[in-house]
Amino acid sequence: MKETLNANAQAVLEVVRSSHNHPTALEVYEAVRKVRPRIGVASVYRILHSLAQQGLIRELGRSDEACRYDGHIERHDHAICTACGALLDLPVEVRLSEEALRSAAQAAGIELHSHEVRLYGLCTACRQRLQQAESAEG
Amino acid sequence: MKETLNANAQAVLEVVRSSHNHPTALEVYEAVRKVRPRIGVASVYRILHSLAQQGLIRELGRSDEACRYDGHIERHDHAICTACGALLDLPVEVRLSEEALRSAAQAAGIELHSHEVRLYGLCTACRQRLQQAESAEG
DNA sequence: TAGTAGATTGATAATGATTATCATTATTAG
DNA sequence: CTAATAATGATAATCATTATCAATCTACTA
Ligand SMILES: [Mn+2]
Ligand SMILES: [Mn+2]
Ligand SMILES: [Zn+2]
Ligand SMILES: [Zn+2]
Repeated sequence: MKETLNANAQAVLEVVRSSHNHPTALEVYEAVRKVRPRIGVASVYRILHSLAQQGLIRELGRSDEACRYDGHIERHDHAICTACGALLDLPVEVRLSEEALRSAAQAAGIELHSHEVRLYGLCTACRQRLQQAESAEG
Repeated sequence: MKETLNANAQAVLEVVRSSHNHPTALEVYEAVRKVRPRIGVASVYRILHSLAQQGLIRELGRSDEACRYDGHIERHDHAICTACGALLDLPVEVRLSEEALRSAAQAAGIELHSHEVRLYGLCTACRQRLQQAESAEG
């Protein structure tokens, strides 16, 4: 229910948009402090989540989850549920051309060692759960 | 310099290999406890890192890093330095067919909302740093 | 074989990011 | 203006991970 952005949220959004280096929440906090000195760290976290939920920014790397280990070391891809955080193996390879990979790596200036495709969406359980919640509201 | 795996490391490796759900370090710890009751959590973390370094298992999701925010919400891909953790935007799109995405999502049972390609390797700075360290050893 | 240097281990404390609490402050409705 | 409600931020709590360090194990030597 956050329709309009207040001054704090505006400042946070501006900081994230104007920084080209994927800042952490605490980096955002430090930058926002300069223009909104009274803001607290809790508000920055709250606002970041809210902005991400509204699709105005994007969050990379699951914070609420711990590091996970994979016994399958052959290259493969994953699907991640954006609702519950489930991390699933993709049973099929998502093919992409060797040439596209090479040129992308070169463009980023990275020496390519491996790659991964991540699909984001709703897992079966969450899909059902959300549909039920929806129909219950009516 | 860890050539052979001792009983603890064997047990950890066995747990990760035999679990098909990308366990966290603490989940591995709980499972390993059943066969090696005296093992401590510090050792599990140590062994997991060691196994990952040897390429025997793989770790997913940056633990040592905080969640990062991205002001660019248009779909795009990233390059991640495996040495320093730098997270870079790919300036070019890694094309992959809509059909491949759809079928992979269906195979995983996920309702696809978006996707991301991640390239892993060495960034320019780390490449140079490691090369220098190498030549210094000689 | 006993002794010892060095590596390994695990209990526990420390750290760092994120979240929960909650009293205070701002906003809105009447 | 007042009461109800929502937003805020200081601070405590939580949780995963890492650092410490004394105890234990493991070659290797005398
Ligand atoms: Mn996997
Ligand atoms: Mn980006
Ligand atoms: Zn889910
Ligand atoms: Zn690097």
